[in-house]
Amino acid sequence: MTEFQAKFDQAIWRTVSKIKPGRVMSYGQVARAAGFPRHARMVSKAMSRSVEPLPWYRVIRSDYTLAFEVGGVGYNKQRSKLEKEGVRFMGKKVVPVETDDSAGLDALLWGPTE
DNA sequence: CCCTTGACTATCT
DNA sequence: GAGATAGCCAAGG
Repeated sequence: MTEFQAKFDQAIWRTVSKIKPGRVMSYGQVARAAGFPRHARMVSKAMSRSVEPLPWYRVIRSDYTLAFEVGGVGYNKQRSKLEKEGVRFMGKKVVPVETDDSAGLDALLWGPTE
């Protein structure tokens, strides 16, 4: 275990554990928030080194797709965990909360129906 | 040292 | 949208 990993891991774990259920963050965002910009590619390693369980499945790519091969074991596991928390998908992509129109688009376009 | 490897990203075609 | 390409950067061979 290098000294870099010791500090990096701590920062990443702290950041990932703060992601709220139903929300997601990209590898790049996590790295940046942890204080290590340009280290997106190392986030996954840090998470896999964690002994304590982390909401690793709430970390996805910047284009809102999952990092695992579609249909693969890892992909299915991550996706089901996310969906269980209410994260919705459109094809291969996660529907961002801010864009989730399930409850608000009609209201935005046509006004409240009540 | 040099080269390859990633649960990555931004930017072109 | 799907590829290709070029950056990115610590680790391990």
